[in-house]
Amino acid sequence: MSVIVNTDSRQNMIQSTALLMRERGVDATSFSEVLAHSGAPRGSIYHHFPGGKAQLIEEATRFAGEFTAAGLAAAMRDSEPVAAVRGFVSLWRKILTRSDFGAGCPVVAAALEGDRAPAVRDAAAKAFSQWEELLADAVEPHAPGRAHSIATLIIASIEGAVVLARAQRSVAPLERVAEELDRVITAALG
Amino acid sequence: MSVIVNTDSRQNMIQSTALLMRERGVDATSFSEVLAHSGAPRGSIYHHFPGGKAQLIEEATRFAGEFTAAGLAAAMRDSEPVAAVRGFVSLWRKILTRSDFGAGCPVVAAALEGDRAPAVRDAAAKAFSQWEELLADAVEPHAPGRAHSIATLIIASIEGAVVLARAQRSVAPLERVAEELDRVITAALG
DNA sequence: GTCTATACGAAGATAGAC
DNA sequence: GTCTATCTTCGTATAGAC
Repeated sequence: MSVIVNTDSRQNMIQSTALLMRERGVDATSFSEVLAHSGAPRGSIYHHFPGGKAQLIEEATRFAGEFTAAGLAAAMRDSEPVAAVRGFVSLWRKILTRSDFGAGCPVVAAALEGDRAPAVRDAAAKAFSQWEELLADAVEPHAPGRAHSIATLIIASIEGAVVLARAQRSVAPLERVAEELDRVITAALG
Repeated sequence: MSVIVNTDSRQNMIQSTALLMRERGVDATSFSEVLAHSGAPRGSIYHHFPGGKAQLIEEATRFAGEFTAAGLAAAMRDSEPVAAVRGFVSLWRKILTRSDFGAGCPVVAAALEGDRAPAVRDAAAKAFSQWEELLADAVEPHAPGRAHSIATLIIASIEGAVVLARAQRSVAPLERVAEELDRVITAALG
């Protein structure tokens, strides 16, 4: 029986991959760049990821999904839905402006470019489901029956707004979406 | 003074490129595939597109943006906003199911992967702006002051829902977003 | 306007030494 | 567990004939 140990190298590679994915996309994230970014030694690629690039991308997608889910869960635990969503938007505003609109969502990148690798696509699908579920659970008590559709609207519109914002190099789309989401959530919970 | 003539070969290549982009993304759309799909002769690539792949992708993005804008304009001209958006959603439902969730939005692909080529990113940005403007103009008479943010919510949430739908291989996210958009638009115009 | 042939680079993957 | 070297494939791009 073997035990997988997350050495520093391995974990660093996964995190670097997630960071590169959100800037360049899946295809353009090469081993060379992952190694340069993570400082990992070349010989460790296929040692840690015998499944090659597909495995690395899959694990990075899962990591990004769970990282975001943890943040969302904390926000939903500490705040009312309206405030939590505002916080989520603020996080995206920071990511966009600090990267000069070079960084987006790694899970979206995985969903689009990982289309040919089922495991990657499924990891993206699971991440989206997790996020929706977290939001739906928080909304459910206030808007029974409509919680799921509101949660989906939140995730979809914010992810879409991030794409628009990157293309237009402006946070304006994100702000406008946030404004409308604020109305929707407030009205539904009122 | 030279005049650019859109020969069949050239236009076919542009349309094929847009179709391939929405399935594979920008990076994975190679000349070989564009040629195979369009039936264009190999020798015509750099004849028609001296700027190489960047130019081809840019023109395909512009084509896709204007094609969609024309459809949106017609819908907004013939129907009330609520019905027009429903029609837009139906179009996406068809694209997703007919392609077995293999096809998404080529403009989104351009926005994400064309990040390194400013001309491509700008073409995507312009497409999104066009669409928003068309929607905002139709909503403006009913909801002055809020038309732009509603228009952005519609575009962003539908584009986001298409990404979610592809990952999860289900139209459910699109349906849920459509349901909420219906409420938002009906309420705003009421 | 279209053809073939080819240059050139980068990518993922593998083998075998240390 | 990490290294170097190499294989193979595929991509864009170019040159020059027809």
